[in-house]
Amino acid sequence: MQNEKRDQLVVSKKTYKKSNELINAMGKGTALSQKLFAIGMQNIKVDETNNVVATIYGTELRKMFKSSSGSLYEHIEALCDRQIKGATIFDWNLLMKDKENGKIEAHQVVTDASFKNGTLTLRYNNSLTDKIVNLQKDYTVLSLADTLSLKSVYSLRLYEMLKSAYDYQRAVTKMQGEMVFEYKLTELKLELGIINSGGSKEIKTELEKEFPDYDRIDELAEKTGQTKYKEYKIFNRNVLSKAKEELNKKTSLQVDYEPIKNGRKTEGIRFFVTKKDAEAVEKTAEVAVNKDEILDDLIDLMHDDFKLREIRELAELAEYDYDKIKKSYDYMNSYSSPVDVPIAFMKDCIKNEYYNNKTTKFRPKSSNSFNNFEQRNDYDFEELEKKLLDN
DNA sequence: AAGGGTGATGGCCGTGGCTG
DNA sequence: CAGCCACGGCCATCACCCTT
Repeated sequence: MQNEKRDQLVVSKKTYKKSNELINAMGKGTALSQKLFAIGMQNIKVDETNNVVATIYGTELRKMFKSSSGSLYEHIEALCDRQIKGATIFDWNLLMKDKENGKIEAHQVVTDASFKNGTLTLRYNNSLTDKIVNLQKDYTVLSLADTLSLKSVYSLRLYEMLKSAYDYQRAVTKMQGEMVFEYKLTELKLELGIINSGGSKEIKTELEKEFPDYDRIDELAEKTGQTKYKEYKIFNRNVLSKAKEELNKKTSLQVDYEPIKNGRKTEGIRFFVTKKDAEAVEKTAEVAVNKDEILDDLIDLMHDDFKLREIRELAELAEYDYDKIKKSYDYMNSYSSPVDVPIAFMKDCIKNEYYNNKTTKFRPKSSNSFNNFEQRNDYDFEELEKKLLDN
């Protein structure tokens, strides 16, 4: 458990830089490939052919993903395997506008990937090298912990885009507080990789214009069979509201949005972004860690009598109040007759606090009745209460 | 009548538990 | 320890209803 805490610490303070050009490039990638990119930034070097090479050790991967499942390595391997059908890291492509000639070019981000002897090596396209290393300006500092905590690839992309836009705006206007960003729906879908050029020349030429006709791109995309999230309501439900919820819960950004309407039809999205104060974020993170810790303690305590699933259920019921569960458990073990259905007994006991009947002297009324408790400071209660109020 | 919200349904896939 | 299977979560789609 000590180790887990430290692992948490290893991730929590780390940041990585990503150039705004990369962030705002349109492209498709999986959540895992984005995360691997973020982790890879911790340890990069440029090889003799001017490619950026990132190496990550398997043990680090486990720490980062807080994964203990045996299949993590398998998944990484599959991701690196060109032969495998389905998404691999090589499917990660970016559309970028060349600054000089204004042409849109598609770049494969990762050109080479191997996972050998527990070490993952990623080689990035050398046309991206100057967008990855030695960033002097036009970059955004992103929190590794924030990035890794996000599940949906859309949340991840939105986090990067909005953080980038926010920091940029703040640097330019020297203003703090809430800021507003507007995107056309199609523009947003392009950025999120929901629609892409799909090799279509027409879409590419449209994008090369200074003011692309997004309606036309929309039509063209539909013609090439890209109908994903065609209806706004679905896009809203599965992408926007999910991302908003996730960002607000897990990252340093506080996000809200509203549709920009033309008559009935939604044509764009207006985002409102503020930064949560750093303290608030750490608080919620801490509660999450405490939950895991409490669960671990409970497993140590009760794994002889209950399955993991049951313990989790009890923990939820008791709102991760370790004392409550321990008292119920002790009460059950000291019960005069054998208990038929332990799980039901425990549930009832937690709900109705039976243990107080016998052990009235344990009833803490005054705040200095600490000594009657197994030493466990009341810090957890405060945190939990805060968390409850937040939700 | 079209756009948008919400719930139900079914397919797909990753995870974790169970068994040999 | 490996392999299989069940479960749950995610996502797309449909159906139905409400708003504009």
